[in-house]
Amino acid sequence: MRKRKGAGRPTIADVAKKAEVSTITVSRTLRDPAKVSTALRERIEAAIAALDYVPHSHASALASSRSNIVGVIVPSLTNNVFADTLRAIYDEVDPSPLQVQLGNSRYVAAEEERLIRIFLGQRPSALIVAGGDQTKAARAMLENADCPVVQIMEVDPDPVDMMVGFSHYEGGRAAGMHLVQQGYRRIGFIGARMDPRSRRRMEGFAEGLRTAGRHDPDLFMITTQSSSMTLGAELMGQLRARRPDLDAVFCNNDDMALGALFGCQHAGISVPDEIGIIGFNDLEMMAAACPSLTSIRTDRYEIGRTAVDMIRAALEGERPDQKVVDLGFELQARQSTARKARR
Amino acid sequence: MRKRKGAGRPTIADVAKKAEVSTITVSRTLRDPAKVSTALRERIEAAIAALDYVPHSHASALASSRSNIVGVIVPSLTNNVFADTLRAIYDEVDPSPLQVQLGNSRYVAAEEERLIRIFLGQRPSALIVAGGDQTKAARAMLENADCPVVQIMEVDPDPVDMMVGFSHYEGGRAAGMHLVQQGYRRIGFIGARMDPRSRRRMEGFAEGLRTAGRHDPDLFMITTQSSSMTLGAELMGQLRARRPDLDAVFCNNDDMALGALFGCQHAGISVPDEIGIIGFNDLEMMAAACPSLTSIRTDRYEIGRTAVDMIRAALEGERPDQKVVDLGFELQARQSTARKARR
DNA sequence: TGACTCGATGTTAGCGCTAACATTATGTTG
DNA sequence: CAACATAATGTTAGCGCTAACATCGAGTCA
Repeated sequence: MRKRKGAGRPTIADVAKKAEVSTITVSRTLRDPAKVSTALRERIEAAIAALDYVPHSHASALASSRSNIVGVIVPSLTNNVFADTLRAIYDEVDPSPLQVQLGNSRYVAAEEERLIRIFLGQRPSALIVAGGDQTKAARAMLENADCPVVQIMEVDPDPVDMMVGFSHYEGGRAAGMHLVQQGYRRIGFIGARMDPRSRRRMEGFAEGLRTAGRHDPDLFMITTQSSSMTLGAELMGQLRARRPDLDAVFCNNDDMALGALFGCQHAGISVPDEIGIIGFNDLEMMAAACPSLTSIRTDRYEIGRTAVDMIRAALEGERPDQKVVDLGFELQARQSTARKARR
Repeated sequence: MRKRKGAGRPTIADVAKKAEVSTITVSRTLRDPAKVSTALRERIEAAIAALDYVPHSHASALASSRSNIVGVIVPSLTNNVFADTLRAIYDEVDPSPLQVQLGNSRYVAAEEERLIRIFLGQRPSALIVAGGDQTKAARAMLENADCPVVQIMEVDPDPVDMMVGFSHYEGGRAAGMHLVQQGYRRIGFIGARMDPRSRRRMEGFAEGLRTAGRHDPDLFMITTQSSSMTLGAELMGQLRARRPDLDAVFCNNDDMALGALFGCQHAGISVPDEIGIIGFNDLEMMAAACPSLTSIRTDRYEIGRTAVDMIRAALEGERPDQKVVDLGFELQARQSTARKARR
């Protein structure tokens, strides 16, 4: 005999035998208890408990061709920006039968493509991916995926399927206009990583300055290194060394901004009087810092919540009101850009 | 006829037909190409590409009773401490056939138990869980899981299976001894969340002070709220209001520590001269801050790396040198605890 | 040349579960 | 009370893949 032995764990058949019912009744008890009479249900539940039975999700997925997996691909696990959104996704998904499968693309498009391929192997119930800058092949796979797809963190008129986020370009523009309004004149930019979203922020920022006649490309300093507070301090130092007349900077994210502040403090430069600083995302630390730091607030938790909502609606066959949801942003003006009037 | 239709995606049988081979040969091409002749392999690969075939991982898992899933359960997605470890786990796992399945227990033991149950439903190849404070039922499930289990972030003489981390108690004690050595006298503690690991840090810290005769429980302030910089500033304010003679604090993590620093700065209190501050974990921001903040450095990335290493070894049948790996910690003394000598 | 090894490929029977239909017991109606 | 709903449970046949064994042809060796 060449029967293959299972891993040893009890199966639904073991439960059925113990409870003296058929396997399908056990299956029903698990998935839709209302369909089973109380007497049987209790017997079955007792058997499940006695055997310590745990349903085999792969077998279930195969038989029902429903995996209940939501694939989520983000470019970073350490960036707090995604942490909030992920938390929201997990919070929303946990009480449902859905399960999250998380992938980290490390800001590499090819890696994202690889992950999409792997995730499709699980026949996911839905996919969530960050942004709209997929490779051609990745985009094609997403378009052919027979499940809802939500792109998050951005808005774009041409989504694969659905999209929820905000405009990085407009956020950057608002930052630029704010610094001009606050009376700053020689306004710079420091940016690390410079992924496509950071790039759009920078472009919006430049446009904001340009309309006020304050755009000076020489004051823009970018690097492909990943962002950190240390790097924020460093770039701030470099930029000031190059252009001592600099009087304000927009940092491409809050880590860079707080780092820039620390850099100024270590160098004995007063913020906001000598230099104004504005960040992006408005992490919790921005309000706490001393001086508190101006930033562009984005509702990252809400993005995650909305994405899962859209998925749920789509899985229930609802047509969404809108395929693209713009959650906007809000400028939080704080001490770091409020310098005393100078004349 | 009542044949069930698949989801429409091509199956291994479609590929086999197109390449005019049997399904098993396709399967071999995918899993172990060396076993298939070049001629057939090329034909099969062409068919795969032409059909855009993606193997169905659930079917594979069912047939082989190998899921290649590593379940990882952490208590928080927003806490940077876990972000580094997660990044390491993903980095290590990605080039292998293993896949990470991540769960968020939200610092709730019952939630952790629920996740363990769900994860076991996937017949994981291995499990990684944070810490050693599982519920009784959860611990029993882990002990009965027929896969390697690694508990991370802590060390304990009695692991479920394997363990890698460091001693929070000793870390706390080192913090206490450092503050005493630096000449601080009325030394307090502020702690948020107070999960079991934070609690052990506090106990070690108290012990460190006690041996120097500097333990004053009245200077210990804890809350169950989750930690944040704002909360760090707040608790610092409350503690100073209650005991204006306070001259140093150990914060149960770096967020709280930086928050406490900001709180002091907003209140015009000099750090380190009037108040010394020490944190725990040594996130990147600690060195960048102004003044730079003393902290207990832990190698969180290495914890994740080691955990996956241990798993890989166990899956390959190796006996590990040691079941419990203590990666230790290192006190990083910085400006925030270096006050000018006073006499 | 027969006995044997070995590599490449195929056949068959599940893995554990559920969809779809089938059956049986129980009530309900004119 | 025949005719027919309806609820509760069962039977059967896969879902897509792979383990285990089977086969086949080519090479090896005494």
